[in-house]
Amino acid sequence: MWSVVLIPAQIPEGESPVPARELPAATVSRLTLYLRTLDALLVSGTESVSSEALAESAGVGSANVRKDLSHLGSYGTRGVGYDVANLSRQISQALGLTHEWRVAIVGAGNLGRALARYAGFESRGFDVVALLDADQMLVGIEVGWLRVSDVMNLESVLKNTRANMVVLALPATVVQSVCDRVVAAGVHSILSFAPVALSVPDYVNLRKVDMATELQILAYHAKRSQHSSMEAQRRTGA
Amino acid sequence: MWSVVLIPAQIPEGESPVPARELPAATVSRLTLYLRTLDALLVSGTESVSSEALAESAGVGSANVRKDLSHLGSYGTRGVGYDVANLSRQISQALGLTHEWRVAIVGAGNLGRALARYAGFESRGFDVVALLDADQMLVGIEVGWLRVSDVMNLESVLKNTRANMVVLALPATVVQSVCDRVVAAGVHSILSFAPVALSVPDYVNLRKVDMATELQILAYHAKRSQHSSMEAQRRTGA
DNA sequence: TAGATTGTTAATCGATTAACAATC
DNA sequence: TAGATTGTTAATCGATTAACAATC
Repeated sequence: MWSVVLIPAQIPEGESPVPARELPAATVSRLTLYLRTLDALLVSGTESVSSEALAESAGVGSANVRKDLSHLGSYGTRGVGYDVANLSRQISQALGLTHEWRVAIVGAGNLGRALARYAGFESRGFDVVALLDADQMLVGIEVGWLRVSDVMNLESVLKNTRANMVVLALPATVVQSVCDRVVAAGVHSILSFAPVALSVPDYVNLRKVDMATELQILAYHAKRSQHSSMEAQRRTGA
Repeated sequence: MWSVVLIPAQIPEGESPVPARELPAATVSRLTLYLRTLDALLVSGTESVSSEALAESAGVGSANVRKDLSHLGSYGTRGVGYDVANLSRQISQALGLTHEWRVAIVGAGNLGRALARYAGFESRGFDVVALLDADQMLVGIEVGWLRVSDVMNLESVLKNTRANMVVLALPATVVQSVCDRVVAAGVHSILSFAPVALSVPDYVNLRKVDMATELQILAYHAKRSQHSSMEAQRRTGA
């Protein structure tokens, strides 16, 4: 008896080969942490690093690190560790950081201006190419290297700057309508700081950072530890 | 044959009863989203809401919502839905938002100042009671209602303002040492915006918001969708 | 070779989801 | 009663972890 076995056609190796599989979400998130450590090690001239050391600096378990890295292929050496320069390159590759990312920030309020000047973006290959706002008091002012554009011209600004990512630093009330315009203008990677769920088509990559939520989660845990310490006091008869 | 069954002793009901169990981390995070919707409904005068409607506005499945809410007890009515006012109260209770949270922000750079003025904190019962920085150029200036204090006096400022939460909006290079001082000063709930893993004792509640990581995760997904659309184009022979 | 550390397996843990009986 | 929607079960899915053979 014969079985028909389908062997995947060999993909010609180009500059940036498509990874064979999707990386688990949790892995992607941790890879960015490893990358940060690796780049610091690169600067300090360290050549090799163990999963244990990477785990330490990312605050996770070493088995977790090895599992994560195994998704990229086998770039470690048993008994030795991982080559810092090579691993850094592999992770950057896998995360798509070799691509040129051009970020437009919509909203030039406190947060938008803070983001525009945030050094952490530039240093990771994210170019902030535009900053926009609807407030005529803000349009035209200089923030860092940029001049604030009128959000009325959103579409042309996105086109002219060839932005391929957008950060929304807007009030909850207006963010959905701006988001719709961004999507319609063809930018499909969006990071929102507005405290609302945005509705976007399936093909849009949307992420959300919610600072009030973070504080609330902290409050939940804080309350719990206060309760348990009070409980402990009570039990010890204090 | 007899089994010994241990029945938990009845806990006297006080103002804020300790929840019987720890809520799953994912549930805590979503509860904050439901709460936001509930409070909007409360303002609009809506009395009752279904799990389906809550799910819609939070961007999750309705089974997920019901499961989350079931951890708080049974506050819904079959065939009807959940009472908006009551559910809002129950969630606030469970999250510890009935407590008075006093937040000190360390770091009065762009981000720290943006956070100090962020309306989302105040509206959720988080009082920003102090803003500190090491830079003598910033010490003394006014930001919103606050005057920037010298981080040299961190301990006394935390004590005088009775802060019980700290937000760290500091450069990676100095954040660990400030964090150590905060912990030593007895504040054990910390939200960090610095792009490094902080090491803290077990009893400290630490959360991290990492904006550069968020953009990198977005880049990963963006790259993937670009690849797959290019792939689709190739296949259709374009 | 001996010591170190990877890569992988299998067990465990936790979260999501569909489905539906319970019940308003 | 009929229609609607909860609360819960059980199946599924995905992520973490310990352990260890492979191998530098």
